[in-house]
Amino acid sequence: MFLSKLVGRTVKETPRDAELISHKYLLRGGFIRQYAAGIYGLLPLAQRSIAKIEKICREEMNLVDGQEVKMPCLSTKELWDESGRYSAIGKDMFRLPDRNDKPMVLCMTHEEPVVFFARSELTSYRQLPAMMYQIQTKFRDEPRPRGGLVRLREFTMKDAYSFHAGEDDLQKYYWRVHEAYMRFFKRTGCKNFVSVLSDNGMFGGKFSHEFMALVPSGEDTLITCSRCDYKANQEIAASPFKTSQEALKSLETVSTPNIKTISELSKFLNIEDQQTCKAVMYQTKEQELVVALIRGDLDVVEQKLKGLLQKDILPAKDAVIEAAGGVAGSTGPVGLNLSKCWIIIDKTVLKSTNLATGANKADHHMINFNVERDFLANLNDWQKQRVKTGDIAAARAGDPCPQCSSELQETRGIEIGNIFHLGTRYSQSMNCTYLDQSGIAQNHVMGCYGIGITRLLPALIEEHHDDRGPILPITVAPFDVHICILNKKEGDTEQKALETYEALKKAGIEVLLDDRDEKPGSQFADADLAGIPLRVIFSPRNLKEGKVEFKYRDNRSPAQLIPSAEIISFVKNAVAQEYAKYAVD
RNA sequence: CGGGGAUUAGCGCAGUUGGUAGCGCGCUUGUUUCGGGAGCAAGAGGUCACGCGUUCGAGUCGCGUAUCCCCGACCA
Repeated sequence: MFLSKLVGRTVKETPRDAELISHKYLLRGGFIRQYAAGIYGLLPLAQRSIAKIEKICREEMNLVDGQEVKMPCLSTKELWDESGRYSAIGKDMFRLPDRNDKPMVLCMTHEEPVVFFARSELTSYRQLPAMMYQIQTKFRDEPRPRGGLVRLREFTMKDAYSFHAGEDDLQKYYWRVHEAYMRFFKRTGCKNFVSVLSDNGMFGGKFSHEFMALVPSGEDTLITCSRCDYKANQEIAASPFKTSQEALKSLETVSTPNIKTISELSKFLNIEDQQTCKAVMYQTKEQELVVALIRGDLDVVEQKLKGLLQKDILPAKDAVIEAAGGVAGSTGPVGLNLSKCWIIIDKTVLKSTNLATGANKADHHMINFNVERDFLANLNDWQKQRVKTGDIAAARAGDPCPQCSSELQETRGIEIGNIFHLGTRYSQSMNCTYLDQSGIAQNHVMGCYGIGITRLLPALIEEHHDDRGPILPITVAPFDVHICILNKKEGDTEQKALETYEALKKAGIEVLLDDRDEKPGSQFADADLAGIPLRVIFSPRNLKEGKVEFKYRDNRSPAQLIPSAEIISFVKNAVAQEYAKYAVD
């Protein structure tokens, strides 16, 4: 490819809207352009790079016996009604009427369409296990798209679905895909990534893993152990927390004028935040108050809370708080009207003694509150149904690990893939069965496996860049080699470069040739922005000595001068070595 | 959905007390340059986001709307 003809120009100035490094470089390097919030077009550089990611992905999916299919992006409402997700999903799903005003959706994931396939095609145990995958556009009306290609409303995803006769088979296969994912990410050059336990969210099923590229700009917070292999998304990360217990003192109500927050309360009472019990308030759509009781120094993880409650929650409105007997700034468990609220008690509150908490009376708090003695013991059977206990706290850096008690650490990550145990969540609701050996209809046991193809490119750039631009691994770079010609009009410089270009192309190497009559500085700056890993520079100065310059984009070693007669074989060899770096046995 | 910011040439920006719009980059042509975003000269390029209002006159003042970005909420 001649650079002079490549669509997509570089720009010197950082576009105003770009915050993330990957976003800046993708715009500056002429990889992508924005059409609207969360909607981008891929110019040739990005398209080529993404195509390589897709190719590697297909190879790895085929190795775990995946069969590529293509399902429609458009779907009828009826299909999604079968699983119940048409109403369960909410505004994230694009919905549109067709010409006859029939409700349609743009698929944000394809469990429903794949079950449609499975229930007509996978009807015998003899066909199982089976895995179908596709690489295809997904639509999600994200509340807040951001970060260039990181969070989009229209993006490409590899999604795979496996069908099994039985739980054991699914679990075996689940881990096989886990392995395939490890191989895939290594081959794309992603270095610093981990798989973590994660929340199942709207998928249903029993457990799941997220693959996270560990970069400081990541949206997700991960909790990892400094000693053992514990790794989890903060949404589900657990910790026993450090707790202290002392002899129970008697409950008192004290005046706390103008004290609203935990930090004001602990300061006023001259105690630590962890000697308090705060009431974090949410509500259900049915206007019932949800009071989450948690130790004052900890934060509530709403996913955990939703899981315990089995209901969707919103921030509580004042009227709902008051109706249940809560007093903003002084809400506590004692005295709330349980017919109008749910109480969720975090295990840290159960394990702590003599806490300070709200008294449900303006400007008053209770001290020496012990949840078992002062609250739980006084409930009747009906009231007990309105109270749930469990883990709703966010583990933090420094808290003990749930497996080995060492200190936990916090890291940031971008989710680049995930695998889900789905079980029979969809096969049951959508009546998808096969006949087992005894001729009895059974629901397929399912797993699903996603890779954010579009998102992997920015994740890789977040990981691999310098202050001049991206440094792409050769396996996903838009071209293998970038050739610059300095002073193309002088002598046979251009001729020599073209010969090399043709010879490398003939050898199956992808080359981008800067054939423009640009100053060296401009050529180098643009080459840096293209991120191509290997560079060859032809100049009259070096050709006079019979030499051609070769260098790596990542500057791992000083530029080398290669005899011009050897440059073709030298580059072929360097390309082969570079690819070998990313090979997985 | 809450909070903050923005919208003037392809990109980045300036535009004073209200008087009909400018700079840099990029683009076109010529010329001199040529190893880390060159110099000179000549050009092309604008519905100042949109609507309504105030005014003799609005990029500028008022009201409304839209779009984009950031933080939070949310996120198969």
